Amino acid sequence: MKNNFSTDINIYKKKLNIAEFRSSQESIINDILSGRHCLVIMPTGMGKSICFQLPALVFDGLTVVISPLISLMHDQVAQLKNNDINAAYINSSLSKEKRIKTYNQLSKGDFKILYVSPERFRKTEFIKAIKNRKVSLLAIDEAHCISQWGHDFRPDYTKINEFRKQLGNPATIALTATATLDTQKDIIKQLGFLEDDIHIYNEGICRPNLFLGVKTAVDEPSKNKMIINEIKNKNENTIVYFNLIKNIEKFSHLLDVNKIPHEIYHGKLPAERRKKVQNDFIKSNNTVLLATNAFGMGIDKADIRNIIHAELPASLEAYYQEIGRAGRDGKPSFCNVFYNEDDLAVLLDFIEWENPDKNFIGMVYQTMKNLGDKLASLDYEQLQSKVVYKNRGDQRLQTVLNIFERHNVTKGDIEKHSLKLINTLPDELQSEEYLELKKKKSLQRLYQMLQYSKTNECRRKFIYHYFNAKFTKCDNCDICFA
DNA sequence: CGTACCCGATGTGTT
Repeated sequence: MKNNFSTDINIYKKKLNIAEFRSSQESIINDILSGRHCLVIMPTGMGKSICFQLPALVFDGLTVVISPLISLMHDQVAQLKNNDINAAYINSSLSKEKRIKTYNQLSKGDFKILYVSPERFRKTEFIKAIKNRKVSLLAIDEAHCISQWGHDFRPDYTKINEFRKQLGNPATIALTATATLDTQKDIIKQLGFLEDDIHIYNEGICRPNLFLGVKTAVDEPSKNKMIINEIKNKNENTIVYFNLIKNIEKFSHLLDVNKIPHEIYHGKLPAERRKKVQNDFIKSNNTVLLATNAFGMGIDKADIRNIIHAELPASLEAYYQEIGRAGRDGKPSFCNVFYNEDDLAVLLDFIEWENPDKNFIGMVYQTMKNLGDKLASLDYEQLQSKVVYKNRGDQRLQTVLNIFERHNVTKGDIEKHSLKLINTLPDELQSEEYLELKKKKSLQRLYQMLQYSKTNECRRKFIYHYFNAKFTKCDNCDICFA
């Protein structure tokens, strides 16, 4: 179909090295160019980025891309610059001088595409600079982060509708590879839209070359033996996912004893080390990597053959994201969960700790308020002794302190004796309904993950049903192919 | 207890 944009589209197709459009790309691009907002759910490797990068070149104004990770911004900008496109990012990896220079360039009309994190909108220097620009398009990459991280881990993800207004309500596109109906609704709501305001393109989650399996173990030693056998048998690029860093360390020791070479990756490693492990893994062959969920987004390696979950993941969303990194080359790849019911306890603790109830939050707030200036003189243990009775293993105070900081209720750091109350409690932290619903949803997601591992029916059918995707056939899971 | 952004403050060592 021809329209006003077809000439432009053809010019920029060449510039971005696109031979032919795939699936709904062309339709999405035409929608965006006509000013319609879109939510795009598309499997990895199907060309999501094209959907906002091409319109960005056609529009005369600036395109702002909200991205969750510095490493993703870095990769995408490098790739655009390679194609001679005037793209840039602003984040904490820039030196102060470079940052000021980039703000100036932005302000003066430089750049076609700009990548930032949602936190960038806290900086008045950034707001000042971008107020001088006409923004034609706002793109939210990895939009599931809005729902996955938005509510307290990175609360700025719930303010994107405010940022949109500040940018002058530009055309908006949100993109992700995995979103349940619930997540889709949350994304739309957080962007400040009604369901009718936005066109949903659900391209499915089809990854037919991934074998899906679950192996049940009676206890930890037998589970470890099973996993070691699996690693030895396959001898291919493998990621083994764990829920706890200390479990990675234990298993790493076990692999050492068995003389199985491997690397480890998690968020507590120094940034330099993380970068090196990631680069080495992408370049290498037949490597085994033990990782937490810190390893994942932006990992673009074609031949990961084996994704092992040494512990039950917290949700099918997390699970499908993590196995999505396998078999990008389309060749057969294996995704097995090793299930031991003892692992459930940690997942339930996570949900307890990350969802303190209204009473606990209110009590911590009141305690801090009553302490007044004395608050800064306490250390963590002293404050904890004032709010919990049995404190062994109870992480709720830490969670509340994090939530307070992220919601601007407090400022400073308890360990540095600089903690201060600066604001009253926001509404959502006083709403029992909101807090209970959030916890209930986490429990339901875990329950579905558990159901998946215990189902007697096709695994793929279960996942497709969960994501509201159209199921056709499988023949590539441990139930269909026993 | 696992996910990340932010960057000024503080500390260490060199000319």
